[in-house]
Parts: sequence; structure tokens; C-alpha cells
Amino acid sequence: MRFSVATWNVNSIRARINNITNFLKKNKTDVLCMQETKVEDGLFPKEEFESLDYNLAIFGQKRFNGVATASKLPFKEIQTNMVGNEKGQKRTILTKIGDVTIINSYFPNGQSPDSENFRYKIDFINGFREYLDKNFDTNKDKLIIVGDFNVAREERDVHSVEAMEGKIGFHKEEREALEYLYNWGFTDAFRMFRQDKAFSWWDYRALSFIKNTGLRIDYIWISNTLKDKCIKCYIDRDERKKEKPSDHAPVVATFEL
Amino acid sequence: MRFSVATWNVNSIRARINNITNFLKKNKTDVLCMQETKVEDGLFPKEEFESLDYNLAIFGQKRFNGVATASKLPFKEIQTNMVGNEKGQKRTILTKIGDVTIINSYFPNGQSPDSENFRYKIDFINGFREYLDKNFDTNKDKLIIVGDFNVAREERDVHSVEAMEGKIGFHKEEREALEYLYNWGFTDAFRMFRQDKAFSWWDYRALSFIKNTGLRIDYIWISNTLKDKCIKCYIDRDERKKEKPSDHAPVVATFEL
DNA sequence: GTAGGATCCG
DNA sequence: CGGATCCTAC
Repeated sequence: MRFSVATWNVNSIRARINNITNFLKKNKTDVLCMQETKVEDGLFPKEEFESLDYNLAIFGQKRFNGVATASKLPFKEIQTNMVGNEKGQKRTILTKIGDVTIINSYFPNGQSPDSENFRYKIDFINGFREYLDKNFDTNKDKLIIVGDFNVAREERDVHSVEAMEGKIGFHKEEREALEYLYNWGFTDAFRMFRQDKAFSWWDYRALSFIKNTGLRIDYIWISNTLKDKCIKCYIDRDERKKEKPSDHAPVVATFEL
Repeated sequence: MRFSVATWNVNSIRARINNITNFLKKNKTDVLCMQETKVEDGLFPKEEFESLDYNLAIFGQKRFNGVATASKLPFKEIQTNMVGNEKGQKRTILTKIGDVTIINSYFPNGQSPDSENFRYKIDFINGFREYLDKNFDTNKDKLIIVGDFNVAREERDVHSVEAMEGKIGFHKEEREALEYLYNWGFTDAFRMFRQDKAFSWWDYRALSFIKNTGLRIDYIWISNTLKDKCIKCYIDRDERKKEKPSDHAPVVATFEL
């Protein structure tokens, strides 16, 4: 059975709803995990997903953050707020679809390495690892974690190592935390198929998409149990070329379960 | 020589620039008089008009009001602020094109009949008449006054006389002032060709365009010298049907000079 | 309902 | 730069 999962920081679900429904009509993705929905649950545009036969798991708040997972197959389980809930920020939603668990997460941005928010980011990532250690086994559970992790993991995930040195998104401390999370037992689906420099986010400012000065910070990471089932993974740069795009492009992975 | 003049309260020139350039490309109007441009002169989108070979006379301010006249033929004269300038509001611009003088004006809305702004509106209209008395002769000068006058002149200019009784836009006192202005020596170009109920403005709220609960408050009024030269006048309702429309439709008059 | 603007955030 | 929100205006 073919099964595709996409992750997309949409930067406001309401501002992006047409881009999103067009994306779903085109790709017929089985599961779409969205971040930065920026809307409280009562104002979430549910009808647009339901009319395309998607089920919804939403976890949002007023101006910031917010995650939502849309799935063609029904949810067997929905959990929210498993990680980083000290600040009341809505950043994590877990859904179980068949025997696959998908954790959709919007990691803290961290602002700058000397800020209070940076500590929150580091704690969030370490807390994520602890949560996984307690609840999942990479060799037994079919687990996928996706989202905007707000950290470029390797040198080939940034446009310029020199320019990014010590900067938010590529600071040593957050890279170490991310590596610790990765070493729980993940494989980066994108890196199974592509070894070159490639990005999933480009700043709205300074013509950064045109200059391709981006970062790869949006990931689909899979447990050992899913490694031989993942048959494809790519970044859909075309979405970033459209009218009124999100600053992030979707990442899509396909599995043969 | 054919000569067409249009008036259009665009409700922000920047929000409406595509609708406006499409209108100009379609109609090839010789003169377009705009109101509520809502932008200071430095940020006015001049290039869009110049690339369509229009000359510009602009008189704008930051958030509110603002008028602009675009003309294919060059201006022989430009004057601003002839009427109602006590509040520093930019509401009136005069241009002379050939031997025709066009005064483009955005009359005060007046808020509510018991407000301070209502007095300003009445004074503005009476001041307009005084200005004309001093400067023009309906039997000698080729004069056109156009714009959003913010008053429905007759019963057939409102959707419901009962609903509008005493309301802003159809209050006895403003209708009397408007009648005094009209009696300077004007003819309403639209009424030379159409005697039925017809509107030029529909509130964005309450489905008022769909229900056709509008007002006719946008006018092209002409001096006696132009009466036998006006060959056509209509309201372009189609513009109100478009995506992101202004709440006003353009009014267009054609002259054979 | 639809504008502009100011302010906060990424 | 481009979101959201709150404010004011029409």
C-alpha cells in the first residue's frame, strides 16, 4: 500500500488556504502535516479540508505557532502537547494512522543564541528525545517525526557555513541537541535519496529565494522499521515560486507499506 | 472629437491598481477621476498610469481622502484644494484639458447628521457653490464636476426612501445643500439617458450589492455649454462584481466636442 | 467588509 | 517581507 506524508510550514493557514488546497488536489498526499497555522481552533478553515475528504487533527492558538495534521485515512489516536508545553505554546500533535505514528512538530525558533528563547529551544529538543525514549522503540514502532525543526543539521543543509556560523538555526548547541534527537534512531528520509545541498526555507527578505540562500530545516525523520519502506522523498520548491507563498516549501515522502 | 470622462471612488489606489489598469485598458477612457486614493503623493503608483500613456494630477494624503486625475491629453492647468481646505483634507483637484475644466472631488461623508463632520459636509457643499459662483459661468465655461458627492440627490437615487429617511447620504439638510450646488447651473449627465433607479455605491456589508441596496452618490455634472455635447453616460456595475472590488462603481460619460 | 497603519514577530 | 492583531474610518 502506497502512503505519502508531507510536512509544510504554511505560515498562516488562512493566508495560505488556496495554495494548500491546490497542493492537495495536485499531489493527493495521504497525510499533510502543517506548522505555524497561526489560528485558534474555532477559526480553522475545516470545510476546505473536509470537502477534499481529509480528516483533521488541529492544535492551534491565536497569533503564533499552531500545528495541524490532515489525513485521508481516519485517525486511530490524537494527542497534543507531548513536548515543550511549559510555555503554553501549541507546537506538537501526534496522530496514529493505521499502525503508523506521526508526530508533527513546530520547534521553537530560538530568536538568538543569547536569548531566553534559545534555552527554551534546546530544552524543547532534549525534551523531545526524552519523550521518545519513554514511549517508542525505533526497531518496533513505525514512527515518523516531521515538521519545522528550525535547525539545519549538517553543513550541506546551509547555504554558507561561514555566514551561518554561530547564527540561529546552525548554532553548535542546537546542532548538538538535534543530533542527540536524531540518534534516538532516526533516518532522514530526504538524505536517503539526495546528498547535495538543498533547502526547504528561504527568508522573505533580501531576495533569498532568488539567490538560493536558504536552509534545510523541515524534515521527515523515520524509525528503523520504516527505512526499507520509504521509496521517495523530495522538497517541492515549486510551491515557493507561487504567488503569496509561505517562506517554507513542503517536503514529501512516499512509503510502500 | 470624442472625449470620455470617468469618475471612480477607488477606495485605495494601491489596493485597486490592477482593477484600475484593467479598466483603463478596456475602456481607453480619456480622463479618469479617482477619489479616496488613500496614499501620500510619494507612494502613488505613477508608473502604472504613465506606462499606459496617462498624465497624472495627484493630490493625496496618508490614510484618508486623496484625489487624482489621469488624462491622455496633457493638462493646461492643475489646481488643488479650492474647496473645504479648513481641515487640511485633500478632497479637490481641478484640471484643465483643452478648453474643458474638470473638478474632481471627494465630498465629506458626514458620519451622522448630529456630528461635527456633518457640519463640515454642509459647509463643504455650500463652499463649493460659492467657489463656482466666483469663478465660472455655466453658459460660458465648459465645466464638468465629478466625484463621490456622498449625497443621493433624488428619491430614485436610493434603494429605499423609508430606510434612508434622515440617514447620512439622504438627510434633508445635505440634499438641500446639494440641490443648491446643482442649481448653480448643472445637468446630471446620467439622468440625460436613464430615468430609473440606479446606484453607484453598495456597502461592503450585508450583501448589499447582491440585494442591490445601494445609493447613487457618484456623479458627472456638466455646465450648460456641454449639455448638447454629452452623448452617453452609464454606471459600470461590472467593476463592482470583480474580485476585491471598490465599494463604488465607475461612472462614465462620453462627449462629442 | 474592506481598507491603511502601527506594532510585534520570525 | 509578510504574517496577525488592534485601531479607526466609511
